[in-house]
Amino acid sequence: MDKYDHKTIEAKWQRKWEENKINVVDIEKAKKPFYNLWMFPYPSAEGLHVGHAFASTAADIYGRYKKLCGYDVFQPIGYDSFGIHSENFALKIGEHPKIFTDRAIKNYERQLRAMGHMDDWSRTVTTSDPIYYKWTQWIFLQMYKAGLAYRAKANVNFCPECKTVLSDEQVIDSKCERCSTEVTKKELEQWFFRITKYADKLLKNLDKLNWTEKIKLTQKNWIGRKEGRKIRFGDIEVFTTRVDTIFGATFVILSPNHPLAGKAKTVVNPATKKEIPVFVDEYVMDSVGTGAIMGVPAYDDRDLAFARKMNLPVVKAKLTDKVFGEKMITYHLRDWLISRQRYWGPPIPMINCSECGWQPVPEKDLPVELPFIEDYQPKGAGRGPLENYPEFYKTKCPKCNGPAERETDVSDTFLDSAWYELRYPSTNFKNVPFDKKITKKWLPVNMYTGGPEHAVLHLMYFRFVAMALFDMGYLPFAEPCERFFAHGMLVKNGVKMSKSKGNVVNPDEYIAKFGADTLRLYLMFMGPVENGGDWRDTGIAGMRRWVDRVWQVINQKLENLEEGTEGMLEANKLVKKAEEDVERRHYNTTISAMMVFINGIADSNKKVGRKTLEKFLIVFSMFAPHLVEELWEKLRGKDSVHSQKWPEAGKITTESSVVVVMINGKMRATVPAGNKETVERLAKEDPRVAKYLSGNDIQKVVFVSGKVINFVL
RNA sequence: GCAGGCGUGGUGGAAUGGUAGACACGCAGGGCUUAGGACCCUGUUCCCCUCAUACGGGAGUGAAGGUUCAACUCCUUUCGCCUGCACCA
Repeated sequence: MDKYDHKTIEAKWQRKWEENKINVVDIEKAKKPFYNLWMFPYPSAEGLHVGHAFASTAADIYGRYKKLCGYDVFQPIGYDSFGIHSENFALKIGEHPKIFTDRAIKNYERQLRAMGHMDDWSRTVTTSDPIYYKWTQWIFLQMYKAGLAYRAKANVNFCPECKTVLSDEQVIDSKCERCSTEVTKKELEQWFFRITKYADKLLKNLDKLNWTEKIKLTQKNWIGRKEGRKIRFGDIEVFTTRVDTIFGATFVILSPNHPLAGKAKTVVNPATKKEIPVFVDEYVMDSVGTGAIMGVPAYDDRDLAFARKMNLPVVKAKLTDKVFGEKMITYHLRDWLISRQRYWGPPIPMINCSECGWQPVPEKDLPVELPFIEDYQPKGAGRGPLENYPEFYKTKCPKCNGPAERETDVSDTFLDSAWYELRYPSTNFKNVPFDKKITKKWLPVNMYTGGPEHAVLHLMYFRFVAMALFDMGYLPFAEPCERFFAHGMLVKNGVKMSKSKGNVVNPDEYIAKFGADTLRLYLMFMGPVENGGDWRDTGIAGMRRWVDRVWQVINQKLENLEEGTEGMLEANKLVKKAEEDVERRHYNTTISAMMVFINGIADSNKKVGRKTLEKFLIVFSMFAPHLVEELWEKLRGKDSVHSQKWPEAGKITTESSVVVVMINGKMRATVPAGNKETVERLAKEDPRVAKYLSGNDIQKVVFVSGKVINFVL
């Protein structure tokens, strides 16, 4: 028998699947649509790394399972190719972002295809393509028309390295999400999306979403809804969630930005009617509540610290249930700043006219194409590189036809990805971003897989955009995704992979050496998908040994296929186990069950029937699609394993054939299963049990059929 | 500080109230081989008993309590680690 040659077999089937279009779904005619989405990657210089392989394989196995269960699974793929992520790579290597991105995409496609996923390559989406970003700009215009996009001067986050402003969500521990540079504040006029209008809805809808709980919690914390009261202390309104402590309020503190900061000296506490001093201190934040608090040193540690510092009285007053002021709700969530002073993004489709002010670009003029320019370096002076290209920005006012200037900022890359799930099923439509009928049929996304790092970035924005489009009447649903599964992070030898550490693992060499099927199995065997995993080279070599063994064993069985019953029970157990595991993505235990099956039939004397082999191969096909297709061809000659029906688990005797005998809860022996009387008699006869029973009174006998008998002495 | 999660062999992990450590990795011993690799077999939580093996016994899931016939699993306290948010009033 041939040795397992992954190179030939994987190339052969990838070619055949492409020719036979087995992964292309008929979007129009599909009867049981299932939209299985994986967060599309941004093309980087390094190419795909094993973290991508891990996440996409996890999603792919789920998609394959749904397909076997009879769904028309649509599993698209694309590139988040606009934005700082890709542009920074281009800048680093000194290549024009357009040229670099095109090249990187080709590399990504090669790598993704090599994984053997059931991706539908006929409907890719590339966010930097004018065909796509025409509609990103269209979405901006709809937001503007709906009053959800506005321009305002604000003290915003600015990254000195990326030379652009950033949204709150893109600042992690006061550092830039992309380059980890300390972010500064700048007073600038920028475009914002009014996401705060949806704060309550974003929060409330979380309850009905079947999403990884951790993600929902992170979103909840980020929205940060807080209910309290706004209370007048003279001219100053303070915000508090602890009205009951008002009798202990011995001073008022304003944030340094408060309009009355430095002006008001004293105010009257409305509860005690006493005159109390007003201070200004940085520990009171502008952005929370009213920017003013009542200082209650007896009940608040920070107020106490301030009181001690300033020698202010600490009054332990009794708590009150009397009501003061009026109800006020505050949020942590801020409006989404979407301007970027960069080159590599969709130009914001707005025109500034000295006569008419800001005017939206008429929809018929979309897209506002991003010109190919030579000087694409970010400038850092508050405007993007396009400001040096009058041939781009000089235009006419759509309202008065007078001379006017285009916005030279581009939009945030998170706007590109905030609606891409809507585009995939409608890529063939030229005149609309997404077709109404198709959208109704295929969306919301049935299963979405991605990283938890997007909890308050992409995953918040794409919910917001869908909600807004729903309210505008463009979508029949407000939530874009029914189920979201957050995978864990893949590390290497216990250390996070990063470019700076130089320990990023590229899947190419492993696919070349061991094959994609082995890589898939190895990645999924590391543990539950949500936990991530630790990449070790020795581990993948071990998995390849098992794959070779499966190849040997199954081929041997195929050569003399007989109607034996060996392995039937294990195959049935495997089918049942897989059904439970796949939903939770505990693929590791399914692989373990497959190993048990193979160990059980490995002996060349064991006769395994066709049905048993088929069950095993169908389960195995989700994990090793190429290898199994090859074996399936040998077994059945014609059809593809990937178009089979998920097998019935058949009859499984859930009750074990032995019963555990316990004395006072400690396991002492096992006896053959049976009814209570038989088991009890057999147990008492067993010398290992009898020696404990002699000379002791049995106070109680607990019998659980097929499982355990416990003698309490 | 607030919220959430996790803690099991040398390692990844399994077991969701009923035989703890499935399945692997690694390691050790043996077989095969000119040799190495590959492959196959055996062993591998700790301690005691034993010349040794078999058999047998005890302890054991971060720690301490509790509930239960029975606890890795449920409850309480505590320690350690991780994640999110945060001078959030």
